[in-house]
Amino acid sequence: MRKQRHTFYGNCPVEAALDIIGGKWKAILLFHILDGTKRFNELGRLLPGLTPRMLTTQLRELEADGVITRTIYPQVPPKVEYSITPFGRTLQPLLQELAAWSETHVKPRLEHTSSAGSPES
Amino acid sequence: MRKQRHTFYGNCPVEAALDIIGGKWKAILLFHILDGTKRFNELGRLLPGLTPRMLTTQLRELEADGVITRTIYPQVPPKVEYSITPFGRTLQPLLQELAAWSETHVKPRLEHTSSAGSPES
DNA sequence: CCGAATCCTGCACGATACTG
DNA sequence: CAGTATCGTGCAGGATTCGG
Repeated sequence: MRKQRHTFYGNCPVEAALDIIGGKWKAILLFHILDGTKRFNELGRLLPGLTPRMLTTQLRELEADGVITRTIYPQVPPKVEYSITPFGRTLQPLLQELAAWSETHVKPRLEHTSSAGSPES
Repeated sequence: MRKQRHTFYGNCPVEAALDIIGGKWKAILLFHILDGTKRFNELGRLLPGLTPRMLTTQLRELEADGVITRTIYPQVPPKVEYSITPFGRTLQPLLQELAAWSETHVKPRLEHTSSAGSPES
C-alpha cells in the first residue's frame, strides 16, 4: 500500500479505505490500539516479528491518516503513547466486519483445502 | 498484496480479506463483475489504463481465490466470460460498506485539505 | 526506553510486443 | 478476441545501526 496515497482515487472509493488499513501491520495494530492506548514497546511485544523500524513506519502512516494520535511525554524515561482518534474509531465496525467475513467465509475454505474454487495456485 | 497468500494468517483475519480485495484493481474489477458477467476486453474498456497483462493477472488471482469464474467458449472468435461466484457474492456488502465508509469519512477530509493530523474536534 | 537514519531486497505493478 | 512473453520500475517492507 501507500502506492499513490488517496489524493483522489479515480479508481474506486474502496482504494482509499484499503490505503489506510492495507498496510502489512496496520489492521492488527489498529485492533490493539482500538482496544486501548498502547506504548511503543508494548505494541512491539504484542507483534513478535515486527521490527522497530516497521512499527515506526506503520504507526507514522496511521498517524498521518489521522487514525491514531501520538502523545509524547517529555520525561526522563521517554514515553510515547498511541491512542485511537474519533476518526479511527469509525473504522472499528468496518474492521470487525472484515474480520468476521474472513472467519465466516475464508477460514473454512482453508481448512477444507477442498475443491471449493481451487484455492492456491 | 499476494505477499504471503492467506495460507494462514498468524496476524489477523483481516489480512486474509485484504489479500483478496487488496490488489490494485481487484476492488473495481469486482464491482464491475458483481454488476454482471463481463468479457475480457469489456473489462479492459471499462478500466482505461489497465493493461492486458495486469487484467489477466488480477483476474487470475480472483479466480484462484474462488471469487470469480472464468468461462471459456471454444469458438472461432475466442470468448471468455468472467462471472461472480456465490463466494464472491458474499463480498458485495463488504465492498459496499468499504466504499460507503470512504465516501463518508475519507472523502470529506480530502476536500477540506485541512489539518490532516487532527481531525474532528 | 523510544525511536530516526541508512541501506537493501523482493514483489506488485506496469509498458511493449507477440500469438492461437 | 483474449490472452502470453519479456523486460523494466518503484515502493512496501525489512535488517541493521545510530541518536536522544
